[in-house]
Amino acid sequence: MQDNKALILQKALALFVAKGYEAVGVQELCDAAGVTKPTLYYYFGSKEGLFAALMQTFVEPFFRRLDEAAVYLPQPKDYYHDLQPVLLRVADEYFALAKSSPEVFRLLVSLNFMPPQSSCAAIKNHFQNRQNSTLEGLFLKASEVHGNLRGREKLLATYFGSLVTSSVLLHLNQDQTNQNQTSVPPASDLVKIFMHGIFSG
Amino acid sequence: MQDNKALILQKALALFVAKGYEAVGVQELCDAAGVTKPTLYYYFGSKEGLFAALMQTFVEPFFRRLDEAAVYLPQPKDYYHDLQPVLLRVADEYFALAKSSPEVFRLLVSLNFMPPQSSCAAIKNHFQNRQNSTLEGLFLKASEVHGNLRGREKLLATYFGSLVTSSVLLHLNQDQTNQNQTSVPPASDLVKIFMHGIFSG
DNA sequence: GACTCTGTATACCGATCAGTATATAACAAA
DNA sequence: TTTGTTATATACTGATCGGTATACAGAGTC
Repeated sequence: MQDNKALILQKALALFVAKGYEAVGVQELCDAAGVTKPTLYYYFGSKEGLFAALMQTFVEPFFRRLDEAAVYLPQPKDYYHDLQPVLLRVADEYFALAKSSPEVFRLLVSLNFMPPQSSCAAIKNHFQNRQNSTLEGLFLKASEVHGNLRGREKLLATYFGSLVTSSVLLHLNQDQTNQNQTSVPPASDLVKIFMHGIFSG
Repeated sequence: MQDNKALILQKALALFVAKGYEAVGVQELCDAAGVTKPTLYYYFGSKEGLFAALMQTFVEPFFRRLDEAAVYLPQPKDYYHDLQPVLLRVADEYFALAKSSPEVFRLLVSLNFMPPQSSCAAIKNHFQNRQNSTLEGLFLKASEVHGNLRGREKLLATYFGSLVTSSVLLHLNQDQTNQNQTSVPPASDLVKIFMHGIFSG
């Protein structure tokens, strides 16, 4: 049965997100999936291998969608507003991920927390670089048109990324306690604030 | 000798920041400090107690400085610019912390990403609320003067906090590899971007 | 000197850690 | 039917986990 592989991945996602990689034992993962240890080690080789497979299975597909969304299409006639649509598309991808699979979003966010000497540091770095280069590439393209962004591409990529993350997390934690109202502004307000400041919302 | 207590705190700070709370064993902490386990348990009662003492010793004093810096002084004649000085003072406190004790700053940042069911969740929540209420209180005061901020106080507090954090982290990681140049803009540029958008840098 | 309090060490506890040696059941290919 | 592969379980490894029972050394007090 290949079902067990997917089952382990699914349970591992929930447990790692809830308690953190280091705090979850292999036995605990097996119990949650209803399998024994040799089964887990047969599919993933090690606890670290399981984490890598988790990232590859759930986060990598998101990054591919992000790459598609982060295509910059300059429209020279519309100086200020050609950046806005692509930032909106990118932000929307994060919001969509958080809505469709909040645990995967939290897994992605958890990379930022992972201590530098964690046993999964290599995996963490790989996926962090993946995300950073996508966002930085976007601002590099944009700065060819918007001259006053030049030299700050990496900075702005970081700012935008952390702004989107914190906004989605706020949204997520709020929906958790209060289902009926969505008082956190959607992606478009976020992009407006990022581009034109807090008085523009 | 009370020296041992301070020594344990110091070594625990370094280890927890480098490897994460869960990944560091009590024996490892004792070896680093050159003491035995009963000594550690005599002073802190438990591993969790040590973490709480760590936060109280190193992070709480920073929050007191932050409280002093976050006092909003409205100057009605100068509509837009009375918010800027206080945001700058707040941002400067974070930069100052990161410069004087980078490990403490990283400890503070690690709170943001601690898993919700971590064994230290209670401690984490306490200090997170402490920080959030300071920033939110600042924007609540500001929105009395700046009407178009009203209703977005919590949102803006979160945005500003995450923007400052990511900026300082970028600064920190950069200084780590490249000592002589400071290519990350200081706090004032950060505040400018936050208030007036990315084209204002 | 006896008595107490603070601080530290030896040696241990049961539980859990990540990982594995070995066996075997199911199934496909020969 | 034999052989090989895939997928699973029982039962185990040595190491480490957080935490503690006990003893005892030094200092101050009576």
